[in-house]
Amino acid sequence: MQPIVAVVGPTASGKSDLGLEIALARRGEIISLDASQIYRGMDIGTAKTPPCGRAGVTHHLLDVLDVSDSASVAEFQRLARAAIDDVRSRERLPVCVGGSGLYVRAVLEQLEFPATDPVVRARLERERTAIGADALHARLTEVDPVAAAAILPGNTRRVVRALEVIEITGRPFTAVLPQHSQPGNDVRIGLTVPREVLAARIRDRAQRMWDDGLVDEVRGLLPHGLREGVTASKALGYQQVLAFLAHECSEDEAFEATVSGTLRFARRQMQWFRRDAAIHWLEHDDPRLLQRALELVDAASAEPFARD
RNA sequence: GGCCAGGUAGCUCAGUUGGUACGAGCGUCCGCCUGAAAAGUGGAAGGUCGGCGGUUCGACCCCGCCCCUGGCCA
Repeated sequence: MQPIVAVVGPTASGKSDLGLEIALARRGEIISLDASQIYRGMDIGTAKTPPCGRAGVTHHLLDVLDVSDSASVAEFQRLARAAIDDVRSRERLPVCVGGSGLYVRAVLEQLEFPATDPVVRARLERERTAIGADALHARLTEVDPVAAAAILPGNTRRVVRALEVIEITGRPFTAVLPQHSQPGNDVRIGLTVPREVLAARIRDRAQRMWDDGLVDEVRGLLPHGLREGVTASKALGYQQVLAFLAHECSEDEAFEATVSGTLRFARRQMQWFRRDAAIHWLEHDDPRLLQRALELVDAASAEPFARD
């Protein structure tokens, strides 16, 4: 059985390129584990590999949602696993590429997400507005002290979600992620980039996005409901340009906010992935990057047979 | 050369009518995360308040001189 390859790392580290090269070298297809590239029409700001740059390699989970659709981990998990099965059924190597830590875990590991109920959630949201975040958190403390202890009162979204799950399932909310499960039949490759280098790359890339017409891209998505899209409107770059188009800040401020927001995001990504002991780290500018990556892939391909 | 504005955390700036700097945003560092994760969140480190003198019980805030920056006028 082919392993699943996953290329992870902070934004602007070169994941897409490495993933593509691995796919080319080992008859693979790309599965994008990316919360924003999944949106149709969000191309420039998400640094989506354009069709002409895909070298004939099939890419999954790009352009499957409209900007007015809300994304969610659970839904993403289903889509990604279906894509992996599909790739495998055709004897191809699934190469996941993504910087969204939770999405990566949801796809590769045994995470199960309790159902959601929009009605219940909407009611809880209203309640939060009415009685306030602290009061809502106090309620959580009554019904599920363990969850309440793990979720800070200011994190209203998670408080709402916890109450929602408890109400729907009648059981306590698991507020803590499980330990990383044993790395199964997958090989995780992480790219490292020195902080200063990453900062420069992020700024350069943001500048390129602006030069390539990010503002126009956002403007063009307004009729499709980007501003109303719960998740799409929060994507880095898009959120800031939307603020600019709403005259809430200058274009220059939107640009700077995009850069600093992306840097902060990169920091969070690194923190997240750092904790995953299964990741094999490679330096982004290693002259033998592809070769080393392929060694890891090939070793993983052989491993199951050696072990079983 | 003269006049004006300003020199406070790594950066941009608040602030104190003289009584141990409540600082803020950004940056840095360390965390958390189960249906919005490019989102949401907690914490920490960092300043002899341009320099030297003076007034004062006490000055970052008052006075003098000096240095630096920006602007205006010659």
